Amino acid sequence: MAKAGPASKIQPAEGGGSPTTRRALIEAAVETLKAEGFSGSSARSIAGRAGCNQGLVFYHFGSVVNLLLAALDAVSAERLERYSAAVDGVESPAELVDAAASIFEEDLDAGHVSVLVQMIAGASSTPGLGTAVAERIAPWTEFAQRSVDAAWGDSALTSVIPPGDIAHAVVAMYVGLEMLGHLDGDRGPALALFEHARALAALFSVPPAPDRPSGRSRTP
Amino acid sequence: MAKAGPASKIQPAEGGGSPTTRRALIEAAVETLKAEGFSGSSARSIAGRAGCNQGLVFYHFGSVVNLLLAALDAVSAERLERYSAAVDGVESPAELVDAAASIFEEDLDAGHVSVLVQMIAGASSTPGLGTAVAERIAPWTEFAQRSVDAAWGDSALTSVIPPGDIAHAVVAMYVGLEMLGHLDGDRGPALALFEHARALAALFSVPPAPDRPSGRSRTP
DNA sequence: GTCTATACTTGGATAGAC
DNA sequence: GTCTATCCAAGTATAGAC
Repeated sequence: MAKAGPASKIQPAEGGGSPTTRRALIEAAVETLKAEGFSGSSARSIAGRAGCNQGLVFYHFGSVVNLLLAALDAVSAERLERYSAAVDGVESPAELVDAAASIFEEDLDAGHVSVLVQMIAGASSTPGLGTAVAERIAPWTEFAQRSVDAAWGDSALTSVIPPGDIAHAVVAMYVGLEMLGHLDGDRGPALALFEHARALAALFSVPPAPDRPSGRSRTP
Repeated sequence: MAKAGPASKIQPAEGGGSPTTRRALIEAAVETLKAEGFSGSSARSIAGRAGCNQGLVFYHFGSVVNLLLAALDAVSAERLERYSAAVDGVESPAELVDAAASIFEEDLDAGHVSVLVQMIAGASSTPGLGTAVAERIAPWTEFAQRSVDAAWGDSALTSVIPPGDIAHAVVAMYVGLEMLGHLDGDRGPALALFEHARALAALFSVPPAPDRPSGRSRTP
């Protein structure tokens, strides 16, 4: 069986075209989504940023939406790799929160999350786009769940909330913090939350303590 | 000194016009934002939904954005009143979470939050809109903080996270859950989270127990 | 593969009749 | 106050020259 493609109809054309122009357009689409949002990301504004002609958008990607999806794919892949590397080997809750905090700060500064946010918002006005975006969010929820499992596998936290629901909450918080922070450009509250989350995470952690003979957990 | 208006430049024209048509346009703008998002909310599509002419948008509100802000004001006022009534008199954390859960479910079903979400997202593409929307979110953050104070005023929770940061997180979660739920129309995860939040809230609650002589709190 | 030119559509906004 | 008519700007998409 060949590699299975996305289930939705909307998808970037995989066809030919100069790789350099393709990449320039994708990069420009990312920047345009960040700077002008979904409704500001027209073929003309993107091509202008890429320094090429508007018609190339349709030659390479068939439609504007497909280019925007390719842009989302690019950002998502790049960031997922970064997150995976940072979280790799992390097992304690405090380490996980620390890693997530420092990389999320990168995201806030660079505006990576707003690419996703804008595509989610834009899905309301473009039939079929919703499922295409949902497919691209799934890897993130799965990643979050794996990370939660690794850090809180057996703890008071996961006994109160299933890891899958925690993962959903984390992604939702991720998206929500980006939206609020983007409004006034103040990333302070978001960063403060991560700082506090560190203390909260410790509350719910089960100390590894392999030498302590199955004592009672610190949390009720 | 007269009542102070919003600090930002963008604001709905308070001028005349038939109140019935004004209200019809606002109502139609709300529905259009819910159904077609920010980029789908043109003067023509809104007027079509309201059953009147496109030019009336500009006669009554001056611009499309101002009409959309008036729509956000209407939804925000209506929901804030509803939330205030539901939370009024609530003091225990479990009660607060219960009240919030049932009303948030209404919001998800009716799509009230997506009006806010779309305006936040649209702010990226319209200069000046960001601060105007931020002004309309502030009452919600304040409301959340008051509610948190009433329920967790002196508890382990507020000693770990300042109420202001909790309020910010709540609003962010509110926005994020709406976005994710809107993508695939599945409100299940959001509702499940509220269910679990009930148990979490109890963990952090200080039992009122007026007859117990200042014993140690249950949480470390 | 990239550009120019162009057809067609939609949207914001105004003028003027009623 | 509401409608019709209209202007202009911007967007999608295609055809054809180079």
